[in-house]
Amino acid sequence: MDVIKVVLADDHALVRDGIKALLEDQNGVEVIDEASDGKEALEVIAKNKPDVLIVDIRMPEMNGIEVVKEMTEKHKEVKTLVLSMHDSEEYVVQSIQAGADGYLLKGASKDEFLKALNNVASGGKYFTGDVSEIIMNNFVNGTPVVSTPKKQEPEALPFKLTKREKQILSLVLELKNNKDIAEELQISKRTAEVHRFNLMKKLEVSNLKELTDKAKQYKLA
Amino acid sequence: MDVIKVVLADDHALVRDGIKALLEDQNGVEVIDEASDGKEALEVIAKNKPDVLIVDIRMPEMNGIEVVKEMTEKHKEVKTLVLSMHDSEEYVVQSIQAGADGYLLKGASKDEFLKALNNVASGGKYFTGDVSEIIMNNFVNGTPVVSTPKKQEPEALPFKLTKREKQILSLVLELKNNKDIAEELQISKRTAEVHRFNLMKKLEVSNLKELTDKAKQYKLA
DNA sequence: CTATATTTAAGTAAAAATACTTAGTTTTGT
DNA sequence: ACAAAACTAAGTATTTTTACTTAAATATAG
Repeated sequence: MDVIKVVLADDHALVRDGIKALLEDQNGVEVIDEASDGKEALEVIAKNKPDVLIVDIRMPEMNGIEVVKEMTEKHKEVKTLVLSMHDSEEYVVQSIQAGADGYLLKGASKDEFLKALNNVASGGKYFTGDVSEIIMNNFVNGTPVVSTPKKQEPEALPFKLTKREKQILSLVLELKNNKDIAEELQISKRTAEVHRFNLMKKLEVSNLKELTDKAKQYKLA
Repeated sequence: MDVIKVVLADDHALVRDGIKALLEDQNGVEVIDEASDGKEALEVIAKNKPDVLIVDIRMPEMNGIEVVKEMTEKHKEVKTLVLSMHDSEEYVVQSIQAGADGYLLKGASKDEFLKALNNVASGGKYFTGDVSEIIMNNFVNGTPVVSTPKKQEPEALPFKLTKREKQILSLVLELKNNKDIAEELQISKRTAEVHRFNLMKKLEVSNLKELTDKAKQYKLA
């Protein structure tokens, strides 16, 4: 990796400035943008694709864990390093469940910080030793799992699709266009269009992005 | 806990002396005995019940992991802190499976060392951040990566995209339409169209599916 | 068996995307 | 500072898609 492009998300400007100063002191690291709340973080990331998102948990609008979840689900290429004031069990557990690539406490040393950043930037993981006990207690085999083992059932569908529609849906989700779908299913392109139209109407979406999001939400696909 | 009684097990006298010096500099810690191999460690512990056993993995007679296993099985009250030169995956995995309470690399700072020691002495766990990736990969739910996380370099690109084009590409890959892309980037929809058009031409694709396939192939996105 | 649901597909008007071209403005590299 | 590259965006003709509606030909379920 050439230079690690970082986005900082923390609601305290002072904290951001501190981290920024620390990072920009290094070569090989560039803070390309900042955000002071979760929503802003999402926007900033959409525009300016960073390699790593350094994110605080406690933030207005949308907390850091939700931002991490969003990254894991929709932008897996943006690595996430959670930087928290707190080593509370829920925060750590939730961060890991959300798919964070790293977790550091704000009391971390500069060295540890840079080690963690380099690790996650290159596709690795880094969870500070300070939270290792929580990880061991909650995730590691052999020790009683305390945390929410919630594997959720596919959410009940508020709509019903016909067999053909499900078939069309799966092809649509493969990003195939109506012409190709029609060919593949040996039907008229007009028919494919109709199925697609009915599908969109049933799912109450108006474009491909919403469609795929909804499909993901209800674990179709 | 009054004073932490420690036994050191390492086949290098120099290493033992160094750690001993470091520890005895602290109050609240006392090195009550030492051992230079695994068997000796077991004997020493039987006589002189310490609170914590600080143990190296590579030792003659009986390696550190076996000693840890023995402690876990027969002397659960003696906490074990593995101090290894190596962050090899097997060592870490085996130590955890053997029931170690902590794992540190010999490159650890004095602060981290003391933190780890206090943690395990008081019934906690401490695994250095340097081995957190191994823990995550091997034990934590959701990341069942077993081996070879060798990350290959993205295939050389037979085309060059401008910054803006890459930006557009990533939004296109999120399945956003030109209108939304234009809004997000604050440019005219016509401009977004142009970028998208140039993009498709450069990548030699003619629809969204081919585009995403190509992007995946070259690990863009 | 037959009422209901599904699949098929054409028709139509409006909206959007495609496939370019041209061209002014801004950025960048030397 | 100057040329090249990149970004911007309008113009235009052609295709496609969208958003429906209507309606025939199956399927299927009670």
